Amino acid sequence: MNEKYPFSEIEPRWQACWNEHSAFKTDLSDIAQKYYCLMMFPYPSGKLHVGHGRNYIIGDAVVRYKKMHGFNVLSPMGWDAFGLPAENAAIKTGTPPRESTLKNIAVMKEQLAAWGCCYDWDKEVTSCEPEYYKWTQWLFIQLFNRGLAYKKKSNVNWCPSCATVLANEQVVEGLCDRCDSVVVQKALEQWFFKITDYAQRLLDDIDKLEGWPERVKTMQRNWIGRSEGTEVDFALVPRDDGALDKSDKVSCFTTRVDTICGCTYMVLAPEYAHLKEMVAGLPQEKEVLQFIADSAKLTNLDRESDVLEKKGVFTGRYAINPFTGEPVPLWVGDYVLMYGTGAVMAVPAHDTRDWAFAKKYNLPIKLSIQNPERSLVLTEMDSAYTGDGMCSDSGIFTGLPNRDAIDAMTKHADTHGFGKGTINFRLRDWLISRQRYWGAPIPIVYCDRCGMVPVNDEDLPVLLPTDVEFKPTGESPLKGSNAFMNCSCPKCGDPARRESDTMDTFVDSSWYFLRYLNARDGSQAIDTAACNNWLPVDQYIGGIEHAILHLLYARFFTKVIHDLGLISFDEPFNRLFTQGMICKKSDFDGKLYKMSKSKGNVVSPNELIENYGADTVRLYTLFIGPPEKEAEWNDSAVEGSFRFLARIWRRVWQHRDLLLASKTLVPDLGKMEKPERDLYRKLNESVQKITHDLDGAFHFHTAISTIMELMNAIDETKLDENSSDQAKAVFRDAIEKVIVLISPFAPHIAEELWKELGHTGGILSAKWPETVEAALHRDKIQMALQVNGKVRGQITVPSAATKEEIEKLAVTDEAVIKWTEGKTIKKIIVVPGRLVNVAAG
RNA sequence: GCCCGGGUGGCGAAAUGGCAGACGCAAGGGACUUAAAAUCCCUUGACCGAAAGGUCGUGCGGGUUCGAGUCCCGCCCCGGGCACCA
Repeated sequence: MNEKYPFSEIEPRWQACWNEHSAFKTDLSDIAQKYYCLMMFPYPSGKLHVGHGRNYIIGDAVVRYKKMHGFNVLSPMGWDAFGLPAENAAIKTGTPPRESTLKNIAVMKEQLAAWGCCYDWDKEVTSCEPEYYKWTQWLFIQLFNRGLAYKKKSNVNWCPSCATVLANEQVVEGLCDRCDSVVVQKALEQWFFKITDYAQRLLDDIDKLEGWPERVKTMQRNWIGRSEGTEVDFALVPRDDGALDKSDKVSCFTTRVDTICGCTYMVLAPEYAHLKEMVAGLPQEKEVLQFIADSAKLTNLDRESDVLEKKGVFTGRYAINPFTGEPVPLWVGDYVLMYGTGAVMAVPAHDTRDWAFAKKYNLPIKLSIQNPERSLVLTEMDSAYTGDGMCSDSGIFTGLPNRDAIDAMTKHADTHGFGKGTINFRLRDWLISRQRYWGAPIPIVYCDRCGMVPVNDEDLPVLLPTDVEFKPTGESPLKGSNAFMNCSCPKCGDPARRESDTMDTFVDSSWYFLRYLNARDGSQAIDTAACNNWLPVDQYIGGIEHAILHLLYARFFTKVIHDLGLISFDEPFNRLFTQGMICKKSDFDGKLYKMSKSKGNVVSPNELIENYGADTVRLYTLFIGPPEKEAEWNDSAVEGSFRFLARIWRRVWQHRDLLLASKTLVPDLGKMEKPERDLYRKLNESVQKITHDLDGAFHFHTAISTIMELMNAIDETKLDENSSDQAKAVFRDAIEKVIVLISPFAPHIAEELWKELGHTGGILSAKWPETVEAALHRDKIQMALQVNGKVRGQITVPSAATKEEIEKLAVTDEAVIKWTEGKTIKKIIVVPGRLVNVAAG
């Protein structure tokens, strides 16, 4: 052993040792004390930076911590390997996606190892490999057979730059979440998963997710967006020319049916189903058609912008308000979305948007709610009244409190057959087809005789062809491969053509956590028994950016697979931890951003590991702040973590002979003098606090600061050969525990020092220390003395002192006498173990 | 607009209603050294004071309490999610 902390020598050695001894291989049959710790599998983009590292370092710390508690921990890793970047690289450089992806995987695997992050690589999954995507395709077919995968033509989000469609979830503020291009609407035939069938269950079961952060649950609730309201049918006033309509009514959805008697017009979405037929041959037809065409040109961004003025045109048609019997004009407006029924009733007096629209187009306004002060007068209003009140001018409902009227009027509509209570969700079906190469081919065949036919199980996987061009044309590159496209119908054997679209990569990641349990199993997608034994996942760790997309899709898939009878549980993740992003000031504009190449603020771990070692990078990453919060990377603060590890190393080195010689000594409270008793107390207080910090909220940063405090206390202890046996015993115990306590964070140095202290068997087999309760006891305690809430002194009292004794000591204290002079003592509050407050006045 | 988080030294931060700023970074001073690095020791919220000590201090304004960073009410600011969703 040497004075200098030899991180570069010990780290590769221990990494090799963990590898050789299969320290992280998990026997799936041992489930007595199982713990499934899952980290979100990465996209193999090339190189990991320290921002990515936070995820794996936190995960590895949890895995090691749980192992030391005796759990049989499963910690697998894999690769979310399909996706656009590899394909874009292929377009640029000509390197086939699979080749570049596998190369990246190899690099990243080495990086994880260099961090000391260990996984059971026997269970590795790679979503772009046929042994994996065969089963993604198989699952697609299961959804197809259940009617949960369907194809339809609809307006979809189209990214012109990626030349592919996007799911709603992948459009952020009207922009493509990959390349920031403005997303446009295009009418295309696309594949969808019917996630809306599961909307209510996905919403209800959020309540079951006790181990999830509240904010993630809120985001999911918002995204699902349930709203309760009433659907009301307005009968269409027949056309003057006697031509018949396809539908004789217009239904609208409203959450404020209580205001319906103030409805003075209706507005239809430009995409409303029968709109074109409704206006055919009318004088307004031309204008309406022009309006529809203009609206279609609007990008999502335009349409969602606040500043955009609401526009509309009159259709020439009328419908009857069933509550008043009055006809109201039908308009078409660009602010009405195909949500609910695609038609809204407009109540300008009580809705801000309708007010603005009515004022602009000079439409009538009618009050149907009177405020509690009964002071609403239309001619004096300059905005809509959206508050509560009494129904007014509302026929038999006049005088009813409006909140009660919602129920009453919904019931009335139901009884009379022109409406009903309805629930609407904001959630749309999940668009999963992509016109791109690097994804799992959708296993469907088009046969002239049989139509759409799923590929037979025995013919899976439908392999991605390799003889294709990667140019983005808006059509799938798979179409260019005749060998791929031409096939025979699985049903009748006639010549047929394959579906050329591939699946969204989020499909691959929606079930990978199940596949780890039988990654090499060629006979089935899911091993029911293994899954039921090991799932739900005990702890899932990943980035907050997946709060909606991945986590919602994974929940959906779990429910579908549950309904297929393949697993017994219907929520995948018991506890979820979302770590905050690591940010750094950009080299370009000095602003704080999430680490990314494009912002020029990436810190590469390789150099840091070379200069300070992996343990330092790990310790700093965990010490940087509360792990759920964003953190700013500070290069100079890394030094502090290095100094601390070097200090532990040095301390063991300095006392190595003494530490080895005292190996057989055992701390005995009864024989301790004060200094070692104090250190022994500090040690046990630390064990208690650290365990608490890690068990609860993963507060690694406070756990580490507690180890630092303990180390400070150890350093204050003077020790040499002449010290008592108890002093030596406690010193050794404290040093040993520091090593054990820090081992989940800095495993290499812990292993090495553990060995230096004469232990055989790795530190993972060391048990996590337990608090010796008796050691926490104090004979005397210091208490703060307050007068009127201000600290004026300190007293030391026997820990067994009664309240009365403490009070007596307090009032005779010099400082208290001084500060209460001329006042009468009204009250004395004793907070056991903390302080005494004398209230005087 | 609605729904979540936050706002504490020069910085990252800590604090079951109970001594605000633990722990670390940075900075300053000192020891060791020919020197540097490393290490060790000291100082470091603001203001007043020679010192002892005192006053103020957790975004702002009120309140509850013996006692508020923490609880309640009303604002301001920052971050995130949703949003012409009827």
